[in-house]
Amino acid sequence: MNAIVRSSINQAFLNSNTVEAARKLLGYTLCRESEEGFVSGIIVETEAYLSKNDPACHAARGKTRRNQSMFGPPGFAYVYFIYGNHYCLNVVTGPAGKGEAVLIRALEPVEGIPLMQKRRGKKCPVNNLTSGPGKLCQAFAIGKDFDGHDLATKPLYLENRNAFRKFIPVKSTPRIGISEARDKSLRFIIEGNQYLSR
DNA sequence: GTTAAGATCTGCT
DNA sequence: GCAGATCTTAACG
Repeated sequence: MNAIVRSSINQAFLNSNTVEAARKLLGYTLCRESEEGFVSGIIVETEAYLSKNDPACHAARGKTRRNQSMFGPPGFAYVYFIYGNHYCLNVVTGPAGKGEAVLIRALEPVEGIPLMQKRRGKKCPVNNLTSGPGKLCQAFAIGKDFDGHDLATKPLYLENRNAFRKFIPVKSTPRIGISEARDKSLRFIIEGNQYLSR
């Protein structure tokens, strides 16, 4: 069977608990097909954004045009534009209508590294290609077109490659880059990985 | 219609 | 290590 396994994304764990989903998404491989070529990378850093008691979450103040896809069914993408320059990719979690998501903060490049370098301009060292929310979107050519995209379908989808999922040393830390609710340890990383955003 | 702030990155000191 | 770039969104008048 092909590598695009919807069951591997398994709505079950995405649907239940956003924090749990953020933890389990670590180790999944994000794949991107395009006319230019194929790129992929392992998710090594995530952050959970909850709808309750979380002022930092875009959905905290209810549904708006910008975050509407955050209220959609789990397993879909929520892509937003920030600071005039950068896109950020989220995986929608929780039951549809709840408004929770997991931000993909960093990837470990696997395939298509030359293409990523081409997209990122200049000669980026490999450990700087996708080590941040804005960077990985640029390397994967992810734009607002993917807002609301089903992450089980081409040209952007998640894969479960078991080889990477045996023993993942997960560590939780405070979130980064936000001013609200920093006390919550809702950021999850693969400890020791050299492709983290910091 | 106008304004302030933002889940960031890059370049320069 | 720090300030600037740059634009979309949301809140207010």
